[in-house]
Amino acid sequence: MRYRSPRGTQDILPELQPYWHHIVQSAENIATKYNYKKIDTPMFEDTDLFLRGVGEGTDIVEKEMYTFLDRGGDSLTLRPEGTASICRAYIEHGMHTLPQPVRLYYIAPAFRYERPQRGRFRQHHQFGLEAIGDGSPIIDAEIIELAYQYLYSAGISKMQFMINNIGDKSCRPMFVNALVEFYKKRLDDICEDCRLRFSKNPLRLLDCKRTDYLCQQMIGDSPHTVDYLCTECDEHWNRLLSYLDSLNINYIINPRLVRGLDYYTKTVFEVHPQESGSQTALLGGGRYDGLMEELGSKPVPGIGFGSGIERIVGELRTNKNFVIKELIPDAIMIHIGSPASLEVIKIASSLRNEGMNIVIAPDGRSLRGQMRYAESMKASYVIIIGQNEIDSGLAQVKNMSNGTQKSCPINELSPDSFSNID
RNA sequence: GUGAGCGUGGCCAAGUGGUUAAGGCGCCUGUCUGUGGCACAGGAGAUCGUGGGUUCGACCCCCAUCGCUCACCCCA
Repeated sequence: MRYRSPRGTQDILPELQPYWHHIVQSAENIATKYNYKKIDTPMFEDTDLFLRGVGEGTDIVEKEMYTFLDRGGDSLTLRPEGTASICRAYIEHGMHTLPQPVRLYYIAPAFRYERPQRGRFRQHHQFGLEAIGDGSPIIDAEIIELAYQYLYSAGISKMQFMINNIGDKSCRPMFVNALVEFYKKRLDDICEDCRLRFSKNPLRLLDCKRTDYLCQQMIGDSPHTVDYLCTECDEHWNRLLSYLDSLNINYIINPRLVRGLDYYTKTVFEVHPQESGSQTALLGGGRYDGLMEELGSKPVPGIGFGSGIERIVGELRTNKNFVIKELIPDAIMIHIGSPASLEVIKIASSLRNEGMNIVIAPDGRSLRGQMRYAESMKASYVIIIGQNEIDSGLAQVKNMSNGTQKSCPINELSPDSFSNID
């Protein structure tokens, strides 16, 4: 085969469309209940937006961006995630003059240059949403509840909803300091990746999954972010937990959850299916109170999440608890001879105008061949018009499920013609 | 970027050195010259991922390359 879809991309074939439709409907339905409004932003942005927004030290920026120069020499990047673009739009369109917070959602493709594997693609699609302009933990609770409702209504009933608080710029340095102190004396016990993390990005020491060194034991004994929160972050954290408790949301406090993007502050969360291996996160997000300032605005707090639609489709398919209904024609038009074909395209057109799903059988096949076609399409009814029918003015209408057939005047064919053929 | 496994018609898949590369699904046709589902018969569709090498001879062995899949890193 000469051409294939580019590496890490995929065609969403008709048989998978019902899953997508269902998930997108759940997303829009839930978002609308919480009064989030839809926004679309360009598929690419100035590269600099992501360098600043996502953070220069992150894996996304260091090795995963789809960056290119356009004909004018400007550096552009296919968006690797949604939040930076939304914040740019908020600033660009002066949304700080709207009632705060501004609630927005999007359904859009995202791009990362990675080696594809299960649940990971170079182009994937995200449903995400952001609440910008309110730093209260009541918004955190709203977003988390919304995320839960969305996954639940999409068909994910069993999930691990993990949350943590990683502090802000005033208290996180103290935690990182404590973490570094804790690891400093035991560098020989941890894997080489962790030694790299130690010097580059200590927070991610907590992310290590290797079991061939003492990393796991170290993580278990290491300090917890929530023990080092400043007064403000601590109060935020406690209020959020009490909101979640009063909403009866099941969450797991995961002190190891630190997330890969630089912009997160305070609340972070991630959702995995009940049985999960690697890269199974269905949804992830958190608060980003410093991001707008980083992008050149006055300080404006924000929080949001992104969820991977492909991964949710994958979950629904493996659990097989989603019933797909096929698109089946109401009737197939069978025609023998060219006078009949002339008649049939007109009838098909008028029946469609009355709301029916009509397919004209392939031209040039025998009656038998066209009947076989109708059978394979699982059509409920068939309308047969040949020379006899043209001459008599009476079409044959056949009920495919029980085989009974009756004649009906060609110029009176309508949705009612199918109603009483038993 | 690192490591492993795998590449035979649209899909599944046999063949592992030797004349025309099984079979199944699907598609089309006929038996039934104007009536489907079943059955039977037939047809179309493959330069065996690509390039090189070994050999009298390669789908099969060797090398390279590309692609796919999975894992690591990290994430949706």
